[in-house]
Parts: sequence; C-alpha cells; structure tokens
Amino acid sequence: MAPQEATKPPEWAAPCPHERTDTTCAGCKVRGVSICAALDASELGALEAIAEDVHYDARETILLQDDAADAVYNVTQGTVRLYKLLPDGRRQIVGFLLPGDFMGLALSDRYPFSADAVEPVAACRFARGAFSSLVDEKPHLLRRLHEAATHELSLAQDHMVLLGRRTADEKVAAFLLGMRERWRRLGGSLVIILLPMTRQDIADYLGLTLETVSRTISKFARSRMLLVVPDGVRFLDPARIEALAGH
Amino acid sequence: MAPQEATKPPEWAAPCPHERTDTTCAGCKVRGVSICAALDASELGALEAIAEDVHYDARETILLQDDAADAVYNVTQGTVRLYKLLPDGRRQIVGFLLPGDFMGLALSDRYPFSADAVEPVAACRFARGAFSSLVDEKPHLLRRLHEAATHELSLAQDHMVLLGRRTADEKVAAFLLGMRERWRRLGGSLVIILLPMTRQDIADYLGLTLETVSRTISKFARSRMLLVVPDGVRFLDPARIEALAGH
DNA sequence: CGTCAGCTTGACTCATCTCAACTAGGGTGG
DNA sequence: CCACCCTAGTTGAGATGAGTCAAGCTGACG
Repeated sequence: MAPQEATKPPEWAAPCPHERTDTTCAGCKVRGVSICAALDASELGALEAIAEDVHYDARETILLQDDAADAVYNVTQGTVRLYKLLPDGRRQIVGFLLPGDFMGLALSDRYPFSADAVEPVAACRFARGAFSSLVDEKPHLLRRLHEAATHELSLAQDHMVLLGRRTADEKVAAFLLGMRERWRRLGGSLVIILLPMTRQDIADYLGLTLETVSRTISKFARSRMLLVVPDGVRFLDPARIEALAGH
Repeated sequence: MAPQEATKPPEWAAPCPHERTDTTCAGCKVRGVSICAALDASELGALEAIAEDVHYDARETILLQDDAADAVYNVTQGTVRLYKLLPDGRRQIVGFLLPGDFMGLALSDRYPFSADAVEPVAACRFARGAFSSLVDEKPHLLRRLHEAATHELSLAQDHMVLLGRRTADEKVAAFLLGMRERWRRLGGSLVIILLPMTRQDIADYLGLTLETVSRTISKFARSRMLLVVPDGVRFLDPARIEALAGH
C-alpha cells in the first residue's frame, strides 16, 4: 500500500473505499485470509516496502488481457470480475475476486484475462519484478502461492463441471451458495447474500443469459426459497437451495 | 513402475506399453517436456530413487476422487482422462493427460478428481511424502511445479470460455486443434489427429452429448474439412477448422 | 422530473438433447 | 471358422431447456 499519509483522514471517512485509517500490512483487515498470511512480522516489512495502495471506481478497468503483466494485486476492498472476451464480444467471467483474493498468481509475462471493478475497489499493488524477487527469497511464500494456485485450479475444475454439466437452476443455486460461503469467510451473513455484480455478470459467469438468471431467481423467489432484496438475496429455505445445487 | 525384472524383455517387446528397455530418468523420452526438466543430472538421481514404474490397462482406474492422495504421477505413455462425477452420474472430464503430463500438482491430501487410463498407460509414480520432501529441498522444482500449475489454471480458464460461451461446432473444432497442438509437441503429425478417447469422452470434455459430437464431426467430414480415419481424424482443410474455432 | 441502466416478464425460436434404430469392427468360444 | 456378442459410432425424428426479441417496470441521479 502507499505509505501512510501524514494527515489521517477523519474517522467518519472510514466507510469510503478510497480512504483508509491504517495502511500498514500489520493492520490490514484481510491479511489473515491472504497470501500475506505466509509471512511473519519482519517479512511483512519487506512486503510493505514494495506495496502501493491503489483504488478503482465502479466499472473501472484494472488490467487488460494480453497486456504486459507488470504488477500483481491483492484485493483489500470491493469486488473484481476477471473475464475473457471472444472476438465477437461474447464474454466469460472466469472468477470474482473478493477482499483477500490475489490476482496474478501466474507471475507470467502477460495477463491471461481482463479485470475490472464491479464496485469501488481498493487493492495492494506489487510491481512484478520486486514481488518475483521476494518470492525467490522466501520459499514458503512460493509454497503459499502454489497452494493458492492449486486451490484456484481446483475451483476452476469445479466450475467446469458446473458450466458443462449443470442445468440453469443448479448453476444459479450453486452460485448463490458459493457467494454465501465466500462472504461467510469474510464475516458475512448466512442469510443475506450480497450480489454486487449485475445479472449480466452472473450470466457470463454461469454460461447463461441475463434473462435466464433473472427468471431463475424469480422462480426461486416465487417458490419461497429466497427473497430478492436490494443488492442481493435473502435465503428463506437454504436447505432447498442446497438440494438444488446438489450439495 | 514396478522395478525392472532381472531378465530384460526382448527387443521385439518394446512397442508393448507394459515393457521398457530403459527405465532411467536420464533415458526417459518425455523428460524434456516434463516437470523433471527442472532438474539437473545429479538431482535426477534423487528423483529416480523415489520413482516407481507403473502400468495400467485400457479403462483401468488409476485413482479416485476424494481418496487419500498418497502419490503423484508423471505419465510416460498413453492417455489418461481426469474427471469429476455428479451424484446422478453426469460426468465432466476436466482434462486429458498425454505423455509428459504431471498428475497431482496440488500436493493436497485428497485427489480432487478421478483418473483412468483411456488406453494402456505407463507412468512414473512418486510417493507423496518423498516427493514433497524433494520439493522442499529444491526451490526451483517448486517453481517449475508452480509454473505448471498456473499453466494448467490458464488452460482451465480457456476451457471455461469454451464450456460457457461456445457453440457445439466451435467446441469440437477447438478440441481437435487443441489435440493437434498437443500431439505436435510430442512429435506428432499436423494432419492426422489421434483421438484415443471415445466420443462419449469428448462429449464429457466439451459439455455435449456423444450424439452431438458424432454429428458435428460427420458434418465437418461432409463439408470436406476432415476425414474420419481409424483412431482419429485427418485434416483436409485446417484453415476452415481454425476459423470455426475462432483462432 | 426526465433519463438511463438494471431488472423482470412474456411470447416465440432454435440448438442441443433424448430416445431409438441401425451399422461396423473386434474378440471369444463353440 | 463362423456365429454371437459387445462396444463404439452414426443417423433420424421429435422434445425441450435455454436463448432471442421485445415490452415494460423501477430506482438512482442529474
């Protein structure tokens, strides 16, 4: 993150994602769920030295597929969508990043996908060269990175099953449960599922159209499994949603 | 593989995948395209010490999803399918392994997928504990493993695009081109594409039914893009197949 | 208070699936 | 050696889940 400003913003500014009262790694809210958890206190200093605090507005582009990958990121606030486009404009979202998630695991020359902010986003930005050197010095950081990569790979394979072999109802149910689980790990509710992304985003993630997503959620609401609320849904009968998702 | 018998098999047995005349890493045909390429001559000795030569018949199960992951493998001959099953029997193949491919990148406690031999398979089997220790000792082996994992992840994301956003024609065309590229790297032909897997396997890889795969290939043959030959297809007009796949 | 993006809903279409019949090759045992 | 079977593949006819096209609703924002 960017070095702490000399003058702190007032307390009331805290909810604004473009301000933070504490920009040190040690005080980072998402450290426990991030790559950074692999480092001890002294190593955090080395990490902090190469970190830059960056912010994006809703719908702002963070990076583009095939661009030179000169940085990796750790999301600290907000939601990011990662996607690939086909030449004719069809889009597949390959993942959503929530606070604590790392972007750029591959440490490759070019970004393999594009990324933009679904809602206002804050992130730690690490120059690739410096980060790569740090990884070379700390084998257990590499180990952690590798664990994160293989975990991602496993999620990707689960998502292949969903895309290739599940019906629209199953896809939507599994998506909602997946979001519940991810928010839960960040201290969220088991009942209110926040959905900062649009129906089109969900559709492009699930391999459906936005109309099918909308109809499916409406159908779930009609059969009293959930309630559509502002910015998300509220589960009324989680068991039936779990049954639909095949969990 | 099982330790080499004291009496070597005669030369004429060489084509049989259950016999090898040279079972050292140094003489391994797939070393150049494998994880093992990360190791120098002396390190190969350490690897060889924990390797076991194993063989599987066509359709034999190699490992099962959720079983304790007590070994990792490097395929040296034949083709392996990796898949996940839904409780009702629907199957998604998450990948095919060809000679040189590594299975068990995750180094996790349980296998995240099942694997079986599409055709007779030979592989190097490494006990997980021993392999993991070796990785701990050799950071550049871990680096190589991480590169392999992120490469896999990138392929998985490409496959998500295919599963979520491509038509049957595009899926089949992209699959055939992908197999051509993989065989090419192993010294295969640019014109004859070997397809050791069944139509059902291809369908479960592409998120289609076997009938749709068969019809699509027949359609390509009818429009003179390719010829169906025993064990595969022969490209007649690769440019049109590439155009279909959007490449 | 008009505009616009996001969302919902309806009517109809169509790509792919389902069900079913048939063919071809390979292996086995009488 | 051939009759049988079994697996894999092909093809057709009809069904259907999800897509397309279109209209209208709603809430946020200038």
